[in-house]
Amino acid sequence: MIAITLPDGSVREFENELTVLDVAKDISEGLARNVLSARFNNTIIEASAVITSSGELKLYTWNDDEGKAAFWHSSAHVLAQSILALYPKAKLTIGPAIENGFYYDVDFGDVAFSENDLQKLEQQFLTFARQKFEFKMRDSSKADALAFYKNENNPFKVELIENLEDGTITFCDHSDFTDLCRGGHLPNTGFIKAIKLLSVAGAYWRGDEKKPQLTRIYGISFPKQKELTAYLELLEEAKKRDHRKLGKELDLFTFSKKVGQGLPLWLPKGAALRERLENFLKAAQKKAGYEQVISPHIGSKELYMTSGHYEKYGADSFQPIETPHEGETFLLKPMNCPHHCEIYNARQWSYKDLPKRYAEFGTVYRYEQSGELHGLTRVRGFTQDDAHIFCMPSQLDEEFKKVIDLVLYVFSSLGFENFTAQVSLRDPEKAEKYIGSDTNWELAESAIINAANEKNLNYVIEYGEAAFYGPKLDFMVKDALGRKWQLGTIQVDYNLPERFELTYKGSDNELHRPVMIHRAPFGSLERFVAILLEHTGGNFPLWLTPEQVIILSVSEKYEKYAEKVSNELENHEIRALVDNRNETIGKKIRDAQLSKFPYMLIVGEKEAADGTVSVRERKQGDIGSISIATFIDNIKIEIDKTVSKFEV
RNA sequence: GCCGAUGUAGCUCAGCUGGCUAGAGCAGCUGAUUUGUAAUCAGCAGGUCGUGGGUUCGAGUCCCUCCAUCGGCUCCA
Repeated sequence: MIAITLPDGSVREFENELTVLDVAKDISEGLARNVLSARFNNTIIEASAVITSSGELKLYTWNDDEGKAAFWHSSAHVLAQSILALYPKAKLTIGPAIENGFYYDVDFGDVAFSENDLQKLEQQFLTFARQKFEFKMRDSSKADALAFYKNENNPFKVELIENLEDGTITFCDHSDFTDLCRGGHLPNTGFIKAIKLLSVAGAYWRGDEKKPQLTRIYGISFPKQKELTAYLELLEEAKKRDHRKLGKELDLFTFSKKVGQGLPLWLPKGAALRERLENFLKAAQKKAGYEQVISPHIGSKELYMTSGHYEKYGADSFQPIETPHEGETFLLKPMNCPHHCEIYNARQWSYKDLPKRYAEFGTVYRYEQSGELHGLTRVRGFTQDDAHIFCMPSQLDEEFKKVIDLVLYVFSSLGFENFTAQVSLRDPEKAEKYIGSDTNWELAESAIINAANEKNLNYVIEYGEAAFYGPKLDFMVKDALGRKWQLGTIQVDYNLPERFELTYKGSDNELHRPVMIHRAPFGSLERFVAILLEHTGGNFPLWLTPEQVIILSVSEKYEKYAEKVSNELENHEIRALVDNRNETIGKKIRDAQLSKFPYMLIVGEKEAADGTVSVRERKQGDIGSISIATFIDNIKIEIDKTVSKFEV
């Protein structure tokens, strides 16, 4: 007797051993048709797997992430089969499912594989998929597995197997294709009805740039053609929200080859937008007890030798600036913390003075690799909304939690609800990447985790993502295409205070070492504006948007009235523009709509006579005529509603 | 930095396998029109086809160098 417990707690009993699909059929035929994969007692198994003992069973369909993973992982197998069919000499490496689709890393040898080759691969893929080959798992001894891939002359698979334990090695077969595989497949290839191979990229073997570079083929597949079409449309829509495109269309920023790559130029509208963001944060920081400081854009080499940045990044950074004095060298500021440490060091402190919170919109320069630059999200010169808090160890928890509040305030004010909190810790296997004692690292790590727990933050832990001087709590937000970017960051640092010999006099009349918190709620103004653009599609909240209102005169006769309305709005600090061009009103409306003005005020004969404006809202369209004064009252209320005040 | 792709007017793009003075729409300028809720009409002007070299009787088109951009990888203080 086999008793299967389902997720709802119900138990089904069967006389003989049976497959997962049999259990599904026992529940309903419809479910059986849709089962893609399953979990039995915490192990992912195939839908075709045979159950021989009692246990808990969860069935996965396309609606489950696990179901999609099985679908895409199986697709990777069919892709690999297709690659070998067309490129018999190619060497397979790994091919996992990812968040949206799957990829396979392949060594094509001397063959230059490009995106033009994807189409025939897709056709081969569909030819195989339609044949409904069943996926079958098979155990293998380590010796047999090694022999198989040595015979195939595939050093990559051999390396993978060498790192596996004998007795745990399995293969997955379908048709005449076989691949080293842990499991989790569809019943057969026929489930895959639609496939799109999206791109080709270089990827280093095992993610190590010193190892050979493979060709990575990205793809996505679906159970229905219609779903693929919808997905591709979604991608097209996302491209319209690309901040590089919107930034150009809305006249916010630009780049110039002559100025240099990765060095953004902020246009008047973009600069004004940025200034509003800065003022917004400054107001909150003032309430939270921060003091603004200012530091220069360069610092002596010695400063960065003290901080440790020179040793860590010196060779890969913008190179030192020489002066007419022999041996005198400066570096472009890659970060503000060393400067702020010296600001702290400018006088002596008592425990009664702490915490000190120094804030600066500090522009820094980092020589990012050319291939890494990306619009405003990855640049070589950018401005951090930086601050450093110097406090007693006993104040650390409280200060850290206050910073979390500030970051959450910034995010919620700007509508970033789908962020991931990430605790970024050391890579335990690469101790040489980090400075400072283990004791200090452990103190810092537990401070972050405690604060995150106390604030009930839902966080993930990522190893190897820490800064070289300390662990971080990072706030990650996705762009239009789903790529994750770090915006806000909070870091605990016991190391720089030691290197800079920071002290305060305690109540015991002894000198003590303060702890330092590095933090930036936006991360950088550049990246923040980029992600904000992609999230809003350029339709900024009213308080932030470059121009809140545009006044459209119906004809030349009403130009003066349009100017009068504009002046009244400006007297109430409402940002307004007048369109008095010699164009039809239809044309002016169209242009204003495309420029994403929140409000259009149309003024003609009737409005000029009554002292009214005809209001057209960005999304709702024509919403009728009201007096100028009423419009001003209404919009002021709305502006206030779109930005909340920071409460301490 | 590495792999792959792309680069034609301010913007979006056309230009077949190399062949007469490189095209269009939008934007711009000039003029007409004085307009009522998403494009009024006409005319004009605008490009050393990313850069430098090469092949050829002839290069936007083919080859190489470099630069920039895009998709990834690596990196991200």
